[in-house]
Amino acid sequence: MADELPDLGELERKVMQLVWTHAPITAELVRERLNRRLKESTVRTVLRRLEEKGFVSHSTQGRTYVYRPRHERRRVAAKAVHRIAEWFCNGSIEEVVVGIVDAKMLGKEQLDVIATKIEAAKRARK
Amino acid sequence: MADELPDLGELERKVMQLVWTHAPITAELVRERLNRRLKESTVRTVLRRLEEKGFVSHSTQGRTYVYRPRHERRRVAAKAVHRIAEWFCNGSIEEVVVGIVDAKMLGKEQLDVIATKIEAAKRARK
DNA sequence: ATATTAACGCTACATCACGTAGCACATGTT
DNA sequence: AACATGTGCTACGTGATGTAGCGTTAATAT
Repeated sequence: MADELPDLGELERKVMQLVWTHAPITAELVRERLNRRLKESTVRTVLRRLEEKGFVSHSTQGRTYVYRPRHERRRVAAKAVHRIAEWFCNGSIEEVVVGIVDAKMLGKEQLDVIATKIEAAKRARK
Repeated sequence: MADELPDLGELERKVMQLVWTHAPITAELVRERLNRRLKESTVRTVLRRLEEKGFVSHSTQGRTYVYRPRHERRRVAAKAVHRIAEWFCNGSIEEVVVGIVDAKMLGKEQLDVIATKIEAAKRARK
């Protein structure tokens, strides 16, 4: 995946949610799920932009476009955090994570899950 | 700190870097550090907007404004990650962190530091 | 006391991204 | 052939951001 993914607007993010949750999905389906009475062309424009930005790809089924995410949510989130690290912590992701722990944004169970994950990662990297 | 901090543009972020690194700092000083030949008024406008957005505050020294950050870099970064979690991981910060670990964005030493931090946090919360 | 300088905020403007949609074009169906 | 359906292209309004001109006020020098 490109090292730098562009930003997304609010509607673009909502559409991505749907793509992630319901892929493969068509523009029509997306439109129905977003019950915001948007025109078809609006949804299609958003989908097209998301494709240009590298967030989704499509295949053709008959004459209908079927969209899928190009990257997992977590990956996108991780990349976004990377950018945050560059912006606010001189690129140190470690510092960002430490900041999260310090800010007490995680409960005990969540800390456990992460701790376990980290142990596994350390072993895998040893 | 407000639960939701607004977004920052590129110049605004660069100015924040300087404020964080060199606070207390004046508009003039900021302008010199950004060697981007910007007019004084430009820098002052950015600083004023940063204050409106809650990122900095100022005190008066003679007739000169002296700026300081209102929140630590890490806090701001943590809040930003919180938003990312809401956008891409249903609000689960834990999932974001796990994504970072899975994406192998952290080296062994960094994992160690974080692991230690998490252990401490767990004890503090027990 | 007045002219000058220095620091400030207000206002403005260009640009760009995003939300939104109209419409013409192509293709499959009846 | 006529019609319906799915698509992309083009466009427009709005808000955020970068950028800066200018008038105002307060300290300083004459």
